[in-house]
Amino acid sequence: MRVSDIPKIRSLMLFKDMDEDSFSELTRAAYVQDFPPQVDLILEGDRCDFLHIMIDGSLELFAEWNRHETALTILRSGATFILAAVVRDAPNLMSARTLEKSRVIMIPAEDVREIFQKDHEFARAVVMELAYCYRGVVKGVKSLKLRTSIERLANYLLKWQKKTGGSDSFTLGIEKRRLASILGMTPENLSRAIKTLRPYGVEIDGQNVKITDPDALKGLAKPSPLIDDPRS
Amino acid sequence: MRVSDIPKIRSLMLFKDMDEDSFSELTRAAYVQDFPPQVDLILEGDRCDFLHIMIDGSLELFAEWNRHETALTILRSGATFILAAVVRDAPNLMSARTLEKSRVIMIPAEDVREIFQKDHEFARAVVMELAYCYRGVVKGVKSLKLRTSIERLANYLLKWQKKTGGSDSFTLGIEKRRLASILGMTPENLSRAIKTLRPYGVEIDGQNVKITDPDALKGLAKPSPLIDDPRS
DNA sequence: TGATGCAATTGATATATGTCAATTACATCA
DNA sequence: TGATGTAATTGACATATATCAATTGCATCA
Repeated sequence: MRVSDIPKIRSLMLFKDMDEDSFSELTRAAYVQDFPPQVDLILEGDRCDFLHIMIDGSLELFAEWNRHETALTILRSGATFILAAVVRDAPNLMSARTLEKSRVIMIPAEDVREIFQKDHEFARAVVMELAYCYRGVVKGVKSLKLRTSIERLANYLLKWQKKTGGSDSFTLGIEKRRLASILGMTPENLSRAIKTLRPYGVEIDGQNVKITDPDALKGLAKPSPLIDDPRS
Repeated sequence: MRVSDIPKIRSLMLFKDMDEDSFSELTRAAYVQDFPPQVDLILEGDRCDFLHIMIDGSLELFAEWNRHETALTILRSGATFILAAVVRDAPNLMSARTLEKSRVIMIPAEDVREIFQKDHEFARAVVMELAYCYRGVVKGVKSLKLRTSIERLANYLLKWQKKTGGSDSFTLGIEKRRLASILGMTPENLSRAIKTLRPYGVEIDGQNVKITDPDALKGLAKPSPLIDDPRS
């Protein structure tokens, strides 16, 4: 663990309110690892004895069934995984693979459980984090079951625009085939969905997105805070 | 709160390991309510100041968007809701409506939070419960994104067969249109999917299901513990 | 017991989405 | 800079799923 990583970790939701003693106990027990892109960090079905925290880079959580694979989400700096499996001492439901060069902190599950018992603020943060993740997945199910793929794409663009600062021009930040998988569609259909959004003021060229008529896009997307607002 | 309800509550996962004092403090603060069928208990978008616990009956959690509605899950005796919204003090992402005459316990959110601070075992149980719910939803997403509607139905039948005791004859226990909604399909398509399963030894007449060739059905369903086992 | 209302089914059709094959665009690297 | 490999796109087509309309089945109750 490098000293320079510590403030970054300390500022994360999961750790920022906890006791100083507990925090240093946790960080003493933690490992830091750097990974190149395209590395599988954890495997669906395996047990996982470490809570993982992304410090830098990005990765995808994905799952397989019957020779098909689907991406469930992209995690970036500051995200934790896989808390639920660690907490329940259960097999991972998802695999994780780095997309970029990534730095990850790994805290032994036992230490997490131990500090959980000692430090109320940490316990509270774990509960908040789990509830946050739960709500995120519920929003995903609502989007999948209630929207067409074009509507999901439209809402994804609006959400990502906001996340990247709100400018009308921004970058996708992810390969299109992964985006397609996250949105629950094929790459071919994503291409076609992007064309379909052109009359709604969406111009996508490679990684560059420009939204020229936000109102038209919102008219199609009908974003709802109960599906699309990550904070709600 | 009736005295006769107390042992039932005490035996639930969320409460069974907690301190006796904390438990009686929680139950003192709790309300019990009986509801007829088809009553909306909580509404998507509202705040919810109570943790709910099903004591008897059944209800569905559902959500709406753009004039469409989808059922997310059916809850039966022993289930809690909506813990994540209570914990985060956030608006409900789902509505809840009774399907049968139901008895529900309501514990004020403040009391839950207070006992959470005092009682380690309860805190641990809350975390376990949240992680359990999270994993349930993740399994649902995997099923939705990786399987066809026929495969989802086949796996539902196998899972429900196991849950009801494993006999080759059992009852569906839910209206077909609700089942269709949960599985992410229309009632019309559920009817057709049921027909499609006939060559795989599935006979459904009204509420009565008979599985005459479990191996054939499993061959189609390809059940996986990482999607279909509620305990995994 | 017949009338009523709603769930379930069925058939016809429309739409959404996936698959396959071919091509183009683009990045990487020798 | 050209060769190579992979992502992205496109078109043709297949399949899955939804929609609409009509009918049937079934439970309820006056």
